[in-house]
Amino acid sequence: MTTAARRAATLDDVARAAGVSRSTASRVLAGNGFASPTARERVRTAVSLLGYVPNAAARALVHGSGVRLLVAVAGTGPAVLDDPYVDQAVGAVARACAPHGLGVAVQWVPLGAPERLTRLTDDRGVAGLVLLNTTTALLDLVPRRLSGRTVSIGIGSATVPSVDIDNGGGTSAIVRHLYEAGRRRIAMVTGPRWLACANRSVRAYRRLLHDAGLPAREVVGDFSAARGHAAAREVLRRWPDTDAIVGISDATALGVIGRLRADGVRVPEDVAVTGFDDIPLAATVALTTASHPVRQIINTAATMVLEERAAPATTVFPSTLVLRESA
Amino acid sequence: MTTAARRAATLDDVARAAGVSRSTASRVLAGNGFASPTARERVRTAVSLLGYVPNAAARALVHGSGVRLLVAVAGTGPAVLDDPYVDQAVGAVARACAPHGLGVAVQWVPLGAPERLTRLTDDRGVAGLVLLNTTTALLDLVPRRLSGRTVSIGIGSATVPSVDIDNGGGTSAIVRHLYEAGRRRIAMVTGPRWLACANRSVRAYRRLLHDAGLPAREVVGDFSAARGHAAAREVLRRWPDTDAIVGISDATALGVIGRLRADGVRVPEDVAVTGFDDIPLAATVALTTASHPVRQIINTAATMVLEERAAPATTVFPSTLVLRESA
DNA sequence: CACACACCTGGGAGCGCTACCACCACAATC
DNA sequence: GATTGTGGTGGTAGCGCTCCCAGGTGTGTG
Repeated sequence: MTTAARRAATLDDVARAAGVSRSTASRVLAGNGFASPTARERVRTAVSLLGYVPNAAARALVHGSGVRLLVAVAGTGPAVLDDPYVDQAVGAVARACAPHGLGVAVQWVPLGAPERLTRLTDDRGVAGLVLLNTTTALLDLVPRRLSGRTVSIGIGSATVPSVDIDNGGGTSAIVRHLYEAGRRRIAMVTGPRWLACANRSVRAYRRLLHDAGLPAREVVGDFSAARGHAAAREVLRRWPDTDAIVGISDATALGVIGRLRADGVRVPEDVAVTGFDDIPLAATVALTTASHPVRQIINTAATMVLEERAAPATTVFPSTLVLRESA
Repeated sequence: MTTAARRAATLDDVARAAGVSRSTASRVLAGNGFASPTARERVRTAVSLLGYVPNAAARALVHGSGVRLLVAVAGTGPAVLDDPYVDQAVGAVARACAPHGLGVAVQWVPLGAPERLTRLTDDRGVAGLVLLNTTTALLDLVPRRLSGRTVSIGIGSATVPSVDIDNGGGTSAIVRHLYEAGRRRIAMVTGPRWLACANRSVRAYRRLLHDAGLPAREVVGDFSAARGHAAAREVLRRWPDTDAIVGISDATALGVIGRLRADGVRVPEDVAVTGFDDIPLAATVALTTASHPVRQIINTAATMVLEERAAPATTVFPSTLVLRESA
């Protein structure tokens, strides 16, 4: 309750109120070591009576454990952080952290200078690491100190665990659906080339088209709606007979649709369009896409880091096809 | 550099390497107090040589200052945290925090139990507070300890500074534009009633309609696209002759447009639709909306908290009309 | 009765840092 | 030459916590 809120209750206050030593109080709260049921009981009541909240800084100091998770995002420029996907990830990690008394920080790691990550992780305030847009170069730079406290969203390595989406499977399902719906001139607005998980989608697209004896039609995009907007026009300029456009993301697809409609092209009658991610807006604009539980995925990652049970392994979340009117 | 990365350099290491005492090294780094140019120089080189990064936990411990900013979001349920707007805010705050060695946490504060905020701020790990969806009840519960380290996004009070958007002005501009375009049966999908900043938009809408001798047509929404989707149908059911719908947010407007188009209503020919916020997607779907620099706004708020120069005052960011095809 | 071996407890060091204080040199003033 | 600064410096307490270790009690075994 803290009537006057003069000074926050410390473990000493709790111990004094419970009539035990600080050591005993600490042991009760930590849950390890010995403590009599009586002591346990009295400490617990003292804690709730005084509204005691352990001081994260002090705990981190003695443990040498750090006080926040770092979300490191690789990209060509600091603008990668403007991505709503990054925001969503940071938000989800922040939520998972809160009950542990930890905070989150985000920083950009230049694609051309992955070693910059080292400077960030040299800070002992960093308790754990979440890698976004992970590249192989980055995986090798995770310091020993943070092994077991690092998770990559996307590709992993022998030492760094990861949670991942089955991009290949999701994209295959989408392309297969388009094919079965009779589309034969299927183009794709891809993600940036350096991004492993985006490339898996592209490879799946190529394989399916190749197996069907169809040529690939690719325009490089970057996940953004704005880029999708521009890319749509480029696709139709290069291959005017295109009858389907696969977007690397929902944002891309929405940009594509915006451009097509503005140019008088009917969706899906003339050109079918698909996305990837199933963002909330996808439902309202009736976008056919692949759905995966992003929030849950990131929550899984954050939990792995927080509970330090991050064994080097990859957890793949499936991607499920969601059929709507756009394709 | 940290060759073996055995143990992070401490201030003692720096002092020893520089041939000065820990006190002197500390003074140099803090920038206050006396220090000879020679000492200053030697400490600085030692710092960069050893790759010294100050330990945020230790610093926070001695200062009693906390180690992370808390973003407290009021709402009816924990689902408010799912809002991309919250994600964006958390992301922006996290970015601003990183260089200060601080992290961010997010927590939900139930609308019906604002005193729950006290439990969150009792945690001394909390270095500062950012209030989102602020209510007046919440403003009164900001602890003295955090005054000067609290900013509200939205309404403020005599003791709590705020950064705010000119919702009233933005909405007025939108409604005026619709009126001047000849629309006379203008409906609005509002935000939740308890949200002050949303109500300012509603009041502006009412006033303009009232001044023009027109009746208001309101359906309560909640900022989401899904709700806008449903609300659009309700509007047309209750007032079939509606010729314009003002959305409380872009997401709302996108939901409205989705519903209308699906029902064969042409936008903007039959019904004009407007949004509010100018999210990236708005441009690609040609949505008329009001634009304000959300990222900059939140960055301003975060900076105020971080630099502890949060004087009780309100900074209002203007809202500018962006005309596109939807209205 | 001594001993081992549980269970339980408090004292105390120390994590890395900042802030305060005492101190020393050297100049300027009376 | 004694006094009062003024710039520069190092020693040290202590922030709140955890963990180790020394020292208790009790119950069972030789």
